Amino acid sequence: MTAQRRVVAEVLDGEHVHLTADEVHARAVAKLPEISRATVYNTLGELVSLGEVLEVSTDQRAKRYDPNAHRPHHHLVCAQCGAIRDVHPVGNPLADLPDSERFGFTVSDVEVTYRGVCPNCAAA
Amino acid sequence: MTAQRRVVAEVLDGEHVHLTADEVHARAVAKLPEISRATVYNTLGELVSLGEVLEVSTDQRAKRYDPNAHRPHHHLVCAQCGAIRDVHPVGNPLADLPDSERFGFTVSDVEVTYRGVCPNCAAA
DNA sequence: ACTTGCTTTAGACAATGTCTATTGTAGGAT
DNA sequence: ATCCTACAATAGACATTGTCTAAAGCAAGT
Repeated sequence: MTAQRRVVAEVLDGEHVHLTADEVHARAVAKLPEISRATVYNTLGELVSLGEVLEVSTDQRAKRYDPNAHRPHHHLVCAQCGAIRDVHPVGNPLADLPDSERFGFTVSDVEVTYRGVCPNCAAA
Repeated sequence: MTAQRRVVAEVLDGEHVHLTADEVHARAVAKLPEISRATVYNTLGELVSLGEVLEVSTDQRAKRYDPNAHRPHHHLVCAQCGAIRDVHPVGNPLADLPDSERFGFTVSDVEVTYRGVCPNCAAA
């Protein structure tokens, strides 16, 4: 555990939002000016491997990092401003995929992304 | 309808797979050598706007283009080789998101991505 | 103090996508 | 038939995001 890794972990802990790698880097630099982009990427990759952080890609731009890795959840995204909320749908989508639709795959995971318009954007 | 647009449409029609923009470009160049990358991107963008083609991003690399836009479906992705199958789960995931989990959003769409290992990769 | 091995750094590189300025082209107006 | 206008296509620069590499730093054990 180096100073750099501690800073990256602090940034993710402190924010309850879904930051991109660059946003994590910007906030990390504010706390530790000499931290490099590569270190942020490396550390984020390690945190993902350790299962401490989830990688989500709700738009096709940058990956976002979700510190809420220990409670399974899905995402609700505003199509206009990109705001992201964690959501917990009822039911288990894995059970909704019949064997006949699995094509011999061993299905282990499912990712659900709801899209819509958030109250802010609807008001504007 | 120009020659370039016809070629892009033909490429998507002829292939039942999920091509990246670059793969579309490569196949288009084979049919019409002087077609440019920008034209392929523009045409794909137009087809998406027209609702003729769906944009899917199952990995965080390139977007893929799915000509099967008129039958709603979701995707099953091999975590190892990236193979993609269209699947049709039973039930409606939109109904699985209670009002209390919508945070005032107007939810209009849901995208479900199943992940697993395909038979080929499981055998290897 | 020296060695060994991991970490960090800076910057080059790669992949994907967008933008701009220029050129081409097609169809109507004269 | 020629010209004008508007849209389309092109080449290439540029932007963003991410990965890789070579060099330097640092820490722990000998």
